Amino acid sequence: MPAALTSKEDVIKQLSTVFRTHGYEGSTLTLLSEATGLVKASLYHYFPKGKQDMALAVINQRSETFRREVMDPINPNLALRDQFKCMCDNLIHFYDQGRVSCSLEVFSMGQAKLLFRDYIAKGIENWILRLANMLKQGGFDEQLARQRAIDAIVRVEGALVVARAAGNQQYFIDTLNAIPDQLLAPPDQASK
Amino acid sequence: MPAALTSKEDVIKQLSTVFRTHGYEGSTLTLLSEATGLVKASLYHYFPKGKQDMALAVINQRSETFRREVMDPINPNLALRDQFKCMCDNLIHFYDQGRVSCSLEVFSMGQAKLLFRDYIAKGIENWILRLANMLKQGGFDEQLARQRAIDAIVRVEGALVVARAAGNQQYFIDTLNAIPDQLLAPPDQASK
DNA sequence: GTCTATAAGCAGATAGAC
DNA sequence: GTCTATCTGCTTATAGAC
Repeated sequence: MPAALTSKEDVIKQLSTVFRTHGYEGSTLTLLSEATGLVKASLYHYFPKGKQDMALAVINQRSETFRREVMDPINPNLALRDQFKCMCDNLIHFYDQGRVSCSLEVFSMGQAKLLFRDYIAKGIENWILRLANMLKQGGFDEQLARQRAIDAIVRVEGALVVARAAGNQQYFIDTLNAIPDQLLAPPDQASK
Repeated sequence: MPAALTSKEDVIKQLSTVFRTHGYEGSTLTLLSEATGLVKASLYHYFPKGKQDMALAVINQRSETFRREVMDPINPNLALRDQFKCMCDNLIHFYDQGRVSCSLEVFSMGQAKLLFRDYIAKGIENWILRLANMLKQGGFDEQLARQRAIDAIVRVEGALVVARAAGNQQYFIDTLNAIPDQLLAPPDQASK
């Protein structure tokens, strides 16, 4: 069959931008309709349960895109530092240079938290595990690997918030670029 | 005059929790009304412009509380590390152990961003400046002080998001407790 | 699969009694 | 200063034509 002018994937991508800009409750069907170019009734054709279905589709697509565009392209034969550099470059693109928020952030607030908390928690934990695994394979012990992984993800999420709040994407870019070195810093001998 | 049973400050404090839990658009007058025990019309007595006024009051109160309960109690005669330790302890309390989000985060999304962006941006920038100043007085050069200050604030905001998304406040506590050492780590000699 | 039209309910907001 | 009652418009959602 011929590809539709606008595939469902594209529709979800546009919904994603609205949700990540306005949050779950702030994303009215009117906004979602304008962004996709489909009237409300057409959205219900794709997403029978309405907003809830749209949000779930966004969560799944973001998770899939994260895997495909951020983590999977990392070449495990490169030096670990270059792998992290690759991940951070991919993340800068994944978050549009800090212009749009993270779905894990916006869907963990308010009503959305009740609806999607398991998906969101899994999204965060999987990311932690995957990053910690890279560090373990680079020779870090289990505990430190996990600590560093959490720290890096905390920075990514925090940088998105700070850049958005300050109205300055440079905070995001600079923070992301500093992550590879921080992940690989030698363990602190002095800390007891 | 005798103090009211519920002062306006207390009302704002309760509004604050609703806004920081549900976001600006997610905080309906019904929720705000239930949290304060005042019916909608009574809220309009305190806040003539409605939700917008309530949010602004929350922003101002949080900024004031931040100054009074987080930064001002820091004793400048202590060692810098102990000053930072004090700030982080205060922050853990300020954010209810990571249970409730930061007003700078929730009011920088969606419609609220348009309404309050200047207040929010100033809130972030002031925090950066104040923390950078502490570092400068501890002997760090201007550029590194600013870098470290941004990094610490990024961590605080990120830790709130990650803890909320993962449903685990420990991520917040652990991240905050690590901040004093990170702020004071010796400058990286190897970085060019 | 996309549309027009419309329903039902909730949102923010106000008038005015006490 | 707090309330009851009410209004207008927007929000989500559905029915049904093309």
